[in-house]
Amino acid sequence: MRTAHKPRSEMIAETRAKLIAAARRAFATVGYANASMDDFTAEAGLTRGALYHHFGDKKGLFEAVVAQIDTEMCERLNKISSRAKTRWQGFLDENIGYVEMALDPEIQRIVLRDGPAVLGDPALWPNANNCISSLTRNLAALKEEGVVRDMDPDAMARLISGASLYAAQWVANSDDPAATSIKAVKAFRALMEGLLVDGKADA
Amino acid sequence: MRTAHKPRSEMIAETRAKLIAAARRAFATVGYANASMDDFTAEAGLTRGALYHHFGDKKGLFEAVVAQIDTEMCERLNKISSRAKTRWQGFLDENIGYVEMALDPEIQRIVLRDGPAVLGDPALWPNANNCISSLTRNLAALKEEGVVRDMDPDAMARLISGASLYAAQWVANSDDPAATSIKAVKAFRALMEGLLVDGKADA
DNA sequence: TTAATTGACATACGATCCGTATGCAATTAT
DNA sequence: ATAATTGCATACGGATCGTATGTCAATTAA
Repeated sequence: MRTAHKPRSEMIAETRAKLIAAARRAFATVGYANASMDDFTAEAGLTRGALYHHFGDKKGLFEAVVAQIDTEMCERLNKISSRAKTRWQGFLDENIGYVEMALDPEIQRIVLRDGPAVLGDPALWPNANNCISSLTRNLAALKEEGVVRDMDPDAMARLISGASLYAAQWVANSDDPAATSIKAVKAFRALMEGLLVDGKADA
Repeated sequence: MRTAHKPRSEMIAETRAKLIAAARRAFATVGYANASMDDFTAEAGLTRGALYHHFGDKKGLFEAVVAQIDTEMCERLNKISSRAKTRWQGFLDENIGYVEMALDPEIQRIVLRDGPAVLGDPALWPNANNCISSLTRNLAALKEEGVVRDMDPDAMARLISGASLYAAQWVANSDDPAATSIKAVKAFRALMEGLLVDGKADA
């Protein structure tokens, strides 16, 4: 009576969002294993009951958090690659953007560190598949256009995302992330230029 | 009285080995988080008391297990690269050997999946540093000899080990690991050949 | 040889934390 | 208005971890 009642579906979406937000904070700061469900649900003004009702278990909520972050990452990457003038440049920028995103401790901890351990191979996550398949399509197109050498685009996409992922971790864990990031990006660019047909960058 | 007494230091080494072996089996099969200390210490004919005495905590024992596996991996890799005729070939073989090792579920689960989540960035593990620095030295030498293009060997070593690590995970999680392994190795070889000065492999 | 001390390991205990089962209250349907 | 659904809280049992303490054998000292 005293509160202006919103529609029920909206209330539900709100509690889901509150749970995801609180869990996201907890996972990012103390890690998945050390995040107490009692603690961060209370922090959201709720209890574990709500969590189990909406997400099944702790892992289910973790999946939702990862999906949210992953979506944000994909959006940023799409923006980056769409700004590029050439496909090759977009391809480069997208991967470099990925490396630089790992400077975000939230991405570092949740997506890169705990994610694979809790959810398994990142390549099998729904959203990661989107990102990798985008990378694969770009590679295939670049091959068609004669920009890069002959290769299996799918396999190469895995290798490249592995290199950038690892570079990201290296950057994030280094003493001087900014400086290391520059070195990593330069080396990554060199590695990618080796894929060009004539060994000359067109940029 | 009834048992022939071995020297005490030997008994201690034995219990340590038994704990590591039992933990290694448990970590490999059910993963770090689901491995019950009560269970696998009992399986070794001991209790958690011995574990805490020797390794401090669960993570300490996990470190010992990882170190053991890591040492074995390094030995295998060194053998591989020492058999090669040229430095470049050894460099290739060593990395390809790394990819193929990931077919071992023990390595897959303990070193590649749970390891980074529990112990952090693999590049900071003592033994992994040995492996990476070996890779770095090889790259630096190859650059000196004019075999590969100009680059920062340290940064490039990270990227390459990332690519091979990720390829390894891809192989291990695929439906047909043997077939995927072939594709991964081929793509990896192509990626590496891009580093050569003239774009021609000398093998 | 015997007494003292160290140390390897077991046992006991308390504190979390998780998952399920149950309960309640508010909304929706009839 | 009554019944059914459902979002969420509460209550309970079980598993696991870390510490604190105990015990007994092996080494060392006297």
